[in-house]
Amino acid sequence: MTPQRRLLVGIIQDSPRHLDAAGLLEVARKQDADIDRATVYRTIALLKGYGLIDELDLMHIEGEKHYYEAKTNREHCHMACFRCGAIMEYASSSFEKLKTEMAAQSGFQIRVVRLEVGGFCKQCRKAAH
Amino acid sequence: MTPQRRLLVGIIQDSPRHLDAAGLLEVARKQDADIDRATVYRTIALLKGYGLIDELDLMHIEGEKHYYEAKTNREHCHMACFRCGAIMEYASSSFEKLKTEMAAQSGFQIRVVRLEVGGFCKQCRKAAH
DNA sequence: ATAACTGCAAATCTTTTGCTTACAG
DNA sequence: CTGTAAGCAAAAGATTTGCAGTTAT
Repeated sequence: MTPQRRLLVGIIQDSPRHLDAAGLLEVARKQDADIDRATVYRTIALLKGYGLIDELDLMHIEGEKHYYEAKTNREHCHMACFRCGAIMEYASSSFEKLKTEMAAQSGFQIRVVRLEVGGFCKQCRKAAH
Repeated sequence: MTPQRRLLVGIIQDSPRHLDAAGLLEVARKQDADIDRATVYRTIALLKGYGLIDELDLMHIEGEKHYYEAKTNREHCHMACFRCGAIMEYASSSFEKLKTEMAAQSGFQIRVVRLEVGGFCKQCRKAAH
């Protein structure tokens, strides 16, 4: 593991918000001004391949970017508000159960699951006339 | 509704496989050789805005394209095999239930749901050493 | 008529690749 | 040493936009 990779992994793990490749590069450059875009993309591909990070679209609420987060033990999904852009996470045992059920019924060996929802959050729902 | 739009909508509804923008354009050109890429993208944006089609990534199994399908009454998700590229659909009442539960618990007004799974299908699971 | 839609070409944005040099094990 | 990773710059792929002409209502 090289210093750059360590840095990038650390940023993904610690970031309070979901970062896309450009955002990750921007944050990384505060520590290492010479780090290159290509290194960011190559590291993302590597981590994704190892199943260490998950890739999200967040319903493409702001463009066709991909966002990344460190894989956690707790399966969860993301809800994106079309009005205010807020991203909420949601976890429940029903989600885990569905996953198990899908695997059992289809014979599919599940490696990655991505559940994303778009709509209006509680506040925006009220605010929208 | 213009003729081009009618054509594009018809293709999305009838296509047995999921098409991306380029594939949709290709099929459309068999009927109307002059139809342009921009029209395809503009129509997709329109239909998506009206909630008439769903957008899929199919786990980016072949590049960063987006695929489209006409919205159906039956909620379902897609399972993509990393080995053979097969796409399977899966529908169950548990999925519907999860959706209802999410909305109830979070106060979120759900407009679009996207559940995608990546892994290995029954056959490839066996075939893999 | 008026507003919405089209094709065309160019621009934009994100991601990938070839190549040469530099670093890790 | 030997293979893997890095930076750089250029390419590729997907999607969007400005504009001038065309079509639908």
